[in-house]
Amino acid sequence: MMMVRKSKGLGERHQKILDFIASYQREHKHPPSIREIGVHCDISSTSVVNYYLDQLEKNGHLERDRKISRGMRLTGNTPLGDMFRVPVLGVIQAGEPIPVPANDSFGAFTPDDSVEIATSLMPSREKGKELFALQVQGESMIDAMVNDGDIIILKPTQDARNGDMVAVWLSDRNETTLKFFFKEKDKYRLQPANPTMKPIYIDKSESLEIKGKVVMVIRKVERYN
Amino acid sequence: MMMVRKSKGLGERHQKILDFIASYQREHKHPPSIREIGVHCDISSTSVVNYYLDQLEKNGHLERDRKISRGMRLTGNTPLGDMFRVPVLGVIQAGEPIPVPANDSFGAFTPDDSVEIATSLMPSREKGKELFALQVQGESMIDAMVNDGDIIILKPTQDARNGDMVAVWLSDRNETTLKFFFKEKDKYRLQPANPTMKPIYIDKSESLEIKGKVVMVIRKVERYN
DNA sequence: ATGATACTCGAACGCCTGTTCTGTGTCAAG
DNA sequence: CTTGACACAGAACAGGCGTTCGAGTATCAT
Repeated sequence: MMMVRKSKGLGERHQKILDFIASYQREHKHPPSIREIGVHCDISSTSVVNYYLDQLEKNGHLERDRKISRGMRLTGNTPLGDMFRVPVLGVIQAGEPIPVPANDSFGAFTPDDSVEIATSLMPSREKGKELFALQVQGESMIDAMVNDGDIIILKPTQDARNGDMVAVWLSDRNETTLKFFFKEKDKYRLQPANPTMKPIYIDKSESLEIKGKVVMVIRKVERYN
Repeated sequence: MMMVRKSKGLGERHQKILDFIASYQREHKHPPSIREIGVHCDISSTSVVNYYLDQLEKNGHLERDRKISRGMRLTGNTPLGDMFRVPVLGVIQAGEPIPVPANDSFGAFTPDDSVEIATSLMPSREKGKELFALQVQGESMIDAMVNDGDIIILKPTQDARNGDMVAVWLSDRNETTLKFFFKEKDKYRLQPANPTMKPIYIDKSESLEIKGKVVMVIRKVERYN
C-alpha cells in the first residue's frame, strides 16, 4: 500500500517558497538567491532549499537555470513581474448564471484559459489573485457597451457601492446583465453604460445577486464577418 | 568651450550593449553577466563593460542592482519579456483629426504615456513597434461600442480589407469615427459595431481617410459618476 | 608642449552563490 | 528490528561575478 507523507503535491514549505519568490521578485525585480530563500522560509541549510527547488521544478512550478545565480523563475499561473494572470472561468451570456470562482482552490490549477494583464493597466490596486475573467457570448450586453467576444475582468464581491459596474444575476427575470449599480430609496437602479439607454429599476423585493465588480473590459478586434 | 566627443548620447557601443542585453534576456529569461556582455560586444575587459553600464544607467536606459549577479534590467520603452509598450499618442474625438505617429522617430522617445499589453493578448502577430494607442474622448464612438475613456490600440495603415475595423477621418463631414469597413460597388459601407445601428454609406467621391486598423479596445472601468 | 577628458586593458581581490558530501532523525513497510 | 525513503542540517568546495586599481592610449583645447 502506497501512502504519501503529505497527501498534496504541494506542502506548506513548497507554497511558502513559491510565495516568497513571487514577493521577492515583485520587490527586487529579480529572483532571490538560495540563501535568501532559506532565511525567509526558516530553512537553515542551502541544500534543503535546493532540495525543494528541485521538487518544485519537477512539479512544473518553477524553471531553473542551474549554475546561474538566481537563475529561477516561476512558471504558469503565478503573477510574474508586473503582469497578472487572470483565469477565464467561462462565458457570460444573457440567460445563464455567472460562473464564479470556487472559494476553496482559487490559486490552484486553472490551466484552462487565462489572460495576462499588465499591472500598469490595473485601475485600482486590485490584487490579482482575486480577479477572474469571463468571455462574453452573444450580444445581450450591448447596453453595457460590451460586445460579443469581449473579455470582462471582474473582482468577486457580493455588495457594490453606488457607481460600481457590476455583474448581476436577476433570478426572477432569469437574466444576467452588466450595469452601473445605484441603490435608491426602495429599489435598485441599474444604469446602462450606454448613455442613450434608460436605466432599469429593480424592486428590493426582487432577487438581485451581485456576482462581481467589473474592473476592465478587453476587446480583441478581429474581423467583422 | 565645451565640446562633446560624440554628439549623441548613445554611442555605437552603448547601442550594441543594449541590444545584446535585450536579445540575451529574450533567449535566456535572465540578464547576461558583465563578462558575457564583454564577449559578445567585443570588449575584452570587464571594467570597460562596467564603465558603459554605468553610463547607460545614468542615461536612464538601464537599472542596476550592484553587487547582485546579473542585476540589471532594461527600462522604459524596450519590449521586455512578453509585453508590448504602446505609446498613447493623444485623444480621439468626434470633430478632431486623428493623431498618427510621425514616420521618422517612431521608436524614439515618447515618454508621454503608454500602455502595456501582454503579447498573449495580441490578436494577430502584429509587431508592437508599429502600434499606437489613442484615448477616446466623449461619447461619439458609442456606435462602435467604444465608451468615453476607453483606450483603442491600432495599427497605422492607409488601406483596409473588408471587415476590418478602422479609424477614419471624413473631412467632408469633419468627423472622426470607428467603423467596420466594407468596400462596395460605388461606395463604402461603414458598419457600426453595434448591430442595432444602421450603417452609413460614403460615396467614393467623398473623401475618406483611413488612419489605422483597430486591433484592440481596452476599458478600465472606474466609477460611473 | 601640456593637461584634461574619454576610453581601454589586464589583473587581482573577495564576496556571493550553486553544488556536493556527510551525517542525523523520523516513519512506514517488510 | 531492519531497511530504505524522506526531510533536514551543516560544512566545505569551486567557480562566477561585480568591483577596484594601476596603467596605457588617443583626441582635443589651451
